[in-house]
Amino acid sequence: MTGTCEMKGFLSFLVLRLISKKAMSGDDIRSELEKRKGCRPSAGTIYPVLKELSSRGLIVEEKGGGRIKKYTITPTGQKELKVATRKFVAMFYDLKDEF
Amino acid sequence: MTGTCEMKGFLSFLVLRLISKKAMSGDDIRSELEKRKGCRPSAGTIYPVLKELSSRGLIVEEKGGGRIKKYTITPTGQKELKVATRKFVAMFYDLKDEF
DNA sequence: ATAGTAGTATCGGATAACCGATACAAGTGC
DNA sequence: GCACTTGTATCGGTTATCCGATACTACTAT
Repeated sequence: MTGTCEMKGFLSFLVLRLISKKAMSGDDIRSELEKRKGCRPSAGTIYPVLKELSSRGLIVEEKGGGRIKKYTITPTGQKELKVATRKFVAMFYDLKDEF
Repeated sequence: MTGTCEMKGFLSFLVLRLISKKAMSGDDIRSELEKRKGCRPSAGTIYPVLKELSSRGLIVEEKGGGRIKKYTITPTGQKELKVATRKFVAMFYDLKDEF
């Protein structure tokens, strides 16, 4: 997710994971994150992330009639997610007992 | 760890976890992170984190003779870590199968 | 058609994460 | 003593994160 030695990019990672489970809109993601974190991320936080993931070809808009865009993960996204997840687990593996 | 709706602060969280396991020096932490991430975080990354954790009373220097400072977690740090870990798990609970 | 609403999108600015370079402190070996 | 090494620390600058405010789009209902 990061490229260099950085801890940044966790939000992108999390969003990609959510989308990988099922197609979601920007607002769906905000709601899910609200459930998990207890506070609702701003629109100005989420849409740029979606845009970036999109520009990297990891997700695509699923044009489904209405004005609500649903995003789905691409094969490239799947691969990236796998790598990122592996890295994530390597980093935090000592947390496994906490789950 | 964060306070607001932010994803930032994962490095601090991780460092605090490492120290909670056993007393470590700045360089120990860099080495451990290198093992986990595959690249070595800069000194300019780690020491400011240590300083900040210290200033918040979550860790303390263990003055042990030599020039190598070891840090240990404080009771306050323990409590903070517990809270932060709970938040972390709530956020990423769907990753439990990946561990 | 007009008003209202829900979801999407962007922009500007503040914060903090992170690195590279540099400097400092305290041992070790010759 | 003097070079060398190892670990600690700071400073400056770049980049990313994140938010609040604002605007846009398109569907809905009256």
